[in-house]
Amino acid sequence: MISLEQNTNPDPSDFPSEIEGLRMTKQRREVLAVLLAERDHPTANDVFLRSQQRMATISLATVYNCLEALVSHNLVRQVNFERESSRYCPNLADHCHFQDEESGMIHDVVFKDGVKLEDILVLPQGTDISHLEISLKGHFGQSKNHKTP
Amino acid sequence: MISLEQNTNPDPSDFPSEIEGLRMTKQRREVLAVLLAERDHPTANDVFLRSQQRMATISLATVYNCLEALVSHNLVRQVNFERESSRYCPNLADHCHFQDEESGMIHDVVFKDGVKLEDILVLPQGTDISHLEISLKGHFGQSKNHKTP
DNA sequence: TTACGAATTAGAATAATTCTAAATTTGCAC
DNA sequence: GTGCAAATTTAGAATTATTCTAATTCGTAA
Repeated sequence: MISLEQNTNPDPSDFPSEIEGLRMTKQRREVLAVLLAERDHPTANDVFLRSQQRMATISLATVYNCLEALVSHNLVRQVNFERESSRYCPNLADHCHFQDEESGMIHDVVFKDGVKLEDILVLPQGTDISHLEISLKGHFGQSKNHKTP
Repeated sequence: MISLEQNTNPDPSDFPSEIEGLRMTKQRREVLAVLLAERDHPTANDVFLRSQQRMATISLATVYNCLEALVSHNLVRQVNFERESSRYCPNLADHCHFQDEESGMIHDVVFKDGVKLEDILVLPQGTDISHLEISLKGHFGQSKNHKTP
């Protein structure tokens, strides 16, 4: 199985023909490759523009279709900030997102050691979280060691 | 100063003429009263429909204007779930939102005792959070004592 | 090779929200 | 109270991200 966590420029043709039960078509490979190549949380339109470089005939509708297929098969995460257009993130590790208000850049942020959000919330018995999203905004301090994984 | 935390049906005319530096016009009072009356996280359109009951001439554009004025003056919070239409919440206490997938209902969820989200995240020095939103989905267990404040 | 279901495509449609410009209301100086 | 400027409201048009539609193309398996 390929690692989807690498940050190197992936060749879409290296992907197997099926991942997580999702048939990897030419377009889906391309969209996934775009997301893995530059982990800057692009919008659907950004992905469309980048995909066009290598695949001139791809359509925006297809990019939306591919993104939705990848998201629903848990190969990619959809990231929302308020009502801005959705962004996409191939980092599957447990993390949340911080948008720096000066640069607009989005940073992945992880939880400390073994902390889970569920542990710090007051939830009634029998609650089952199927999906959660944490979006932060503000000034993101620059650090030598904090990097987008 | 009036308490915006009560759950009783408020009379808009009880609001002072200015709150947090925001001039309380007839329409803004009405919109705020609607939000305080039924704390079910209505959308802008829901608020519009309810406001119309008492103020037949109010327009949807005005409801959007009022909501945005109330939000930017921190009298009300805007709540987002993925790409659904925004909802509005007059609970100003530190809390996040849980949408029950069966009922569609949105519940306010608080943090345990003194826990703050910042404490459990790995953030570079100098980071300053100006805004944060936590949205959860799943099955919300029914409990006798958990109630929307 | 053919056939069939799935995927892609272009363009139209949708829906939430924002914008525009005109009308109304408000608060304030006189 | 009157008049005026600024703020607010309003109806409707415009915008924009996303989804839908229907036709075409593709991929695979017989």
